Order: sequence, then C-alpha cells, then structure tokens
Amino acid sequence: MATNYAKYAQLMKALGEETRVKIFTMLSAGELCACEILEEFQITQPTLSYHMKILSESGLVNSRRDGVWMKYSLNRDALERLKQYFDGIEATVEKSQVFVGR
Amino acid sequence: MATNYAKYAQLMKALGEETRVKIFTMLSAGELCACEILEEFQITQPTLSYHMKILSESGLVNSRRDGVWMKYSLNRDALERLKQYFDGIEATVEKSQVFVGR
DNA sequence: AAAACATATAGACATTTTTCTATGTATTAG
DNA sequence: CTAATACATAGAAAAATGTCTATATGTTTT
Repeated sequence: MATNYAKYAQLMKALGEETRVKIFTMLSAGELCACEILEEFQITQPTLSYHMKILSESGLVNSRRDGVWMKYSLNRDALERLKQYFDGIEATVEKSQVFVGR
Repeated sequence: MATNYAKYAQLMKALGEETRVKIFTMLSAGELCACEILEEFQITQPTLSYHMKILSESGLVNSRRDGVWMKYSLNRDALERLKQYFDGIEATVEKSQVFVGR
C-alpha cells in the first residue's frame, strides 16, 4: 500500500487550526451536538458549520442527524490511522547525540 | 498545565501540507541536508527553504549548519508531544455502537 | 400549514499561504 | 581574494482559508 501522504496532509490540516483541534479534543469525551460545541467558542453558527464540515470531510469526525440536531463524534479509524502514522515515525538518534561510554 | 491548543494547531498545520509531511517522514530515516531533500520534489530551492522554515519554526525539525550545508533532523521532543496528544485522545464508543450481549 | 428551532449554504471580504523569480549571504576551494 | 556552491530573503502574484451577514433547508410542534 503506497503511503498516501495527501491523505495524511488532509488529516493534519484539519487539525491545524486552533478551533478545530479544540473541537477534536472535546469530542474525545463523547458525542456532542453542534449547539453544545458552539457554546464553547466566540464564533458564529455558520463558522462552526464550516469547521465541522472540514473535520467531517477529512474523516476525523462522524456526523449524524438526530432530529433537529447534528451530533458529532470522533472517527476511531481515522484516529487510529493518525496514531499509526506517528508510531511509524521514529526520530533516529544522531551520531552526534550518542554518548559512547566513558 | 493548560493544554496549549495553539501550539498543537501549529504542529499539525506544519504537517498539513503534502510536501512537508513527506519531508517529515523522510527525516525519520535520519538527518538529511536540504539538497538531498530537494532532489525528491519538483519545487524550487526557495520553496523548499520556505517549507523547511515552517517545519523548523514549529519545532518539529532541528536544523544545523554543517559547512555549506543545512542538515535537518526530527525533533524527538516535538514528536513525543504529538504522540502523547493523540494517545490522550480516545474515541469513546458510542452507545449506538455498543452491542449489548445477546 | 405555520411557526420555531437547529443547521447548512451562498456570497463577500480580508488575511494567510504557497509558489515563483531575482538577489543576497555564508562557506569553502583554488 | 575570487569563484563556486548551498541556502536564505525579498517581493510579487495567485490561490486557499476563515470569518461574517443574509438566507435557505430540514425537523418538530402546534
């Protein structure tokens, strides 16, 4: 499977904005509706809608309609993919950093 | 310690671009100079310089001058911080997803 | 069907981002 | 010291992003 950097970039970009990374973090506590999220920010409802769209389209966040409300939750698969990406990244110790005994 | 969402957003944004996430991944194999990185992309040298600046300023990447070359490597602390952020995010299983025995 | 509520979309606008070309700076070799 | 090499900076331009107001859509209640 060729590593899909464009997809990783999309996921990271979705989290590369303060409001969105806050929302993402909030959702780790469980599903929330847009109205509950909105209360935590000083932004208008259309602006929140815009951010939720970006999070949803990236796949990081699931959305479902519940009557009049939109409920949002984390997508476990996308979260796992991101975690696995970072697990695959290992900062190799540079020679200059190695202390070779005494 | 108040969670610094602006800082997380900065780290993610630095990785929220395909060229940069590729470079970041390349660096997990070890230190590289700008000229080696440049060979892998269809961009000009100033454009690479711009991307390296963003990666460096975010703290994700270390840079040092070695004679005429700039050598870049991953920053272990920043990487750890990102990993720990994601480890702290747990997609809680929604009620609707729970299968309650038989 | 109409009203009320939650959310989405359209359009406009300012700001930020990404890219380039041209040029400057730092380091090494001759 | 001059030339060559590697990289950085400046400035410009196009594209993308984030925000708002106004309005549309979908859902429930009456």
